[in-house]
Amino acid sequence: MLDRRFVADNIDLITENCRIRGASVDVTKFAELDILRRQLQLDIDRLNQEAGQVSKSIGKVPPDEREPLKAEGRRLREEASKLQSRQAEVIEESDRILRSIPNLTHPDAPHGGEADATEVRRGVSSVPDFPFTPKDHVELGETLKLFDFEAGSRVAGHGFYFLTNDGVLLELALQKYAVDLLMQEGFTVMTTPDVARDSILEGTGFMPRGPETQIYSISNSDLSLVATAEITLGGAMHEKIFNINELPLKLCGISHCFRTEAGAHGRATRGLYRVHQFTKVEMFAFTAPDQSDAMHQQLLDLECKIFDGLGIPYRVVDTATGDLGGPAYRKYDLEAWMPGRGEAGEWGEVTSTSNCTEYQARRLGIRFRKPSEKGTQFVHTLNGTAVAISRAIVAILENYQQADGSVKVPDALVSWIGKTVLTV
RNA sequence: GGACGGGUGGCAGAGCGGUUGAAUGCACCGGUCUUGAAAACCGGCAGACGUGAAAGCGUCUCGUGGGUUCAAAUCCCACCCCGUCCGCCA
Repeated sequence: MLDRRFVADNIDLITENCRIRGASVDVTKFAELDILRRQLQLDIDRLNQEAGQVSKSIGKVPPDEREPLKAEGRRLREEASKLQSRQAEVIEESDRILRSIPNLTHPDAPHGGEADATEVRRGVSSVPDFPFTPKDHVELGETLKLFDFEAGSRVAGHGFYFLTNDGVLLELALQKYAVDLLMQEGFTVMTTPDVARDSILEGTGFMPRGPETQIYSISNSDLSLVATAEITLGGAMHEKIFNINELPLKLCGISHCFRTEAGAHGRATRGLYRVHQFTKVEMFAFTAPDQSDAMHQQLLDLECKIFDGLGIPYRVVDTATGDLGGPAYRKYDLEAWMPGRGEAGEWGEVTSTSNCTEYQARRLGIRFRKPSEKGTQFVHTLNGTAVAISRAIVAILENYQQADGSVKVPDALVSWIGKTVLTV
C-alpha cells in the first residue's frame, strides 16, 4: 500500500504509474473521497473540541447546575458520531481504492507485458546439446520413480503429488544445499508456519479471500495456507520498530507453499511445473530505504550463485511493468532452461526476486528508528526465491538426463543424495 | 480444552471515572562542568491524522472491537495475545 497522502498529492504520477502497470484504478475517485475525508475530519475535530470543553467544565460546576451542560455535551457527541460514521464509510471506500493501487515502479524497469521482459544476464552453464531427443521431467521422473501423481490425485486431487524414493532425497538435498549456502551468507534460517492470518497475507499484498484468490483459506477461521514464506517472514516483523543498526536483516525461511492456481488450467500444467503444493526456501530482507537497491542485486546474485552451483543453465530477466504484480517496485526472474518443455525446450521461471520498497512495510507496520532523529520510517522489504523445490527438480532432471534415461546428480548435491546417478 | 493472572510510551513500571497523552526509573538526544571521558546538574524525548509558509494549534490513540457515561487507561461485553497451573497429546 502506498501512503494515502502521497497518492492524494500526486494524482497524475499515480495515474501514469497505474497505466504502465496495466492496473485499472479510479485514482480520481480516490482523490475526491480523500478531500471529503479531510473536510469531515475538520468538522469532527471541531465538534470534539467543543464537547471536550463542556465535559471539563462539568466537573467544576456545582451538581445542581450540571444538567443543561450534560444535554449540550450529549448533543455535540451525537453530532460528532454521525459525522464519524460517515467518514468511516468514506475511508473504507477510499481505502479499497488505495489498496488496489500498485507500488511505484523502478525507472529502469522495461515497459510492457510478459513478453517485454529484458534479458540482463546468463548463467555460467550453457544450454545442453543432447545427442538424443531429451525427455521431459514427467517421463524421467516416472521411470525413475521419483514422484507419484496418481496417488496425489487420489488423496488431494489434480495438482498434488507424492515425492518418492530419490525424489525425496532430491528435495532434502536441495533444501540443505540452499540453507547451508545462505547461512554462510549471513541469513538467519528458520522454518515458518504454513498458515497465516488473513491480515498478514493482506499486509504482504496477497488477497486471501474472494473470487480471484490464489490462496487456500481455512473455513471458520481467519487463517489461510501460505503461498510462500515471504508472507510469514514479512509477517514475523509485524509492527516491529528496528533500530537502524539492526538493518539490513536477512532471513531465510523454509515453508510449504499452497496455490490454487485458479484460471491457470491448460497452461504448461504438466507435471511438477505448476502444482498446488511445493516446498520452497525463501530469502527475505528488511533494509533502510537507501540499502534496498543494493540488497536487490545481492539477492539476485545469490539466486545466480545457487543455480550456477547446481550447474543449471538460466537467464535473468528484468520483469516488465505490466507483469510486476502489486507490491513489487522491481523484479528479476531466473528462468532455467528446461529441455523437455515445449517443442525443443523453453525457459521456465525458477526463481523471482522483488524489491517491494515500503509497500509491504506500510501495511505491516514495520519501521526503523535512527537514534539521532525523531520519529520512524518504514523499512524496505525484499524477497527472493532461493530454491523452489519442484521447479528446481524439473530443471535438474531435464538438464542432467542421459541417453539411457538415467539422471546425473549435480555435484553440489552428491554428498546429500549419496550417489552420482539416479537410475532405475 | 479448563482455572486464574496480565497486556500502558524505546524498555521497565505507576495510575483504576473528571485539566492524565499519562508519575517515576532506565535508555536516548542537547547543554553546563571537564584537557577528555565518567559522574553530577539543567533541558528535551510517542505516534497517526487534520490545519498552517512556519512556529504552532486541534483531534484521535493506554492489546483489538463494541457498549455504558456529559466525561473511560480507569466500569461492562466479545475477541486476540502473553504468563502460571491443570487436563490432553505428537
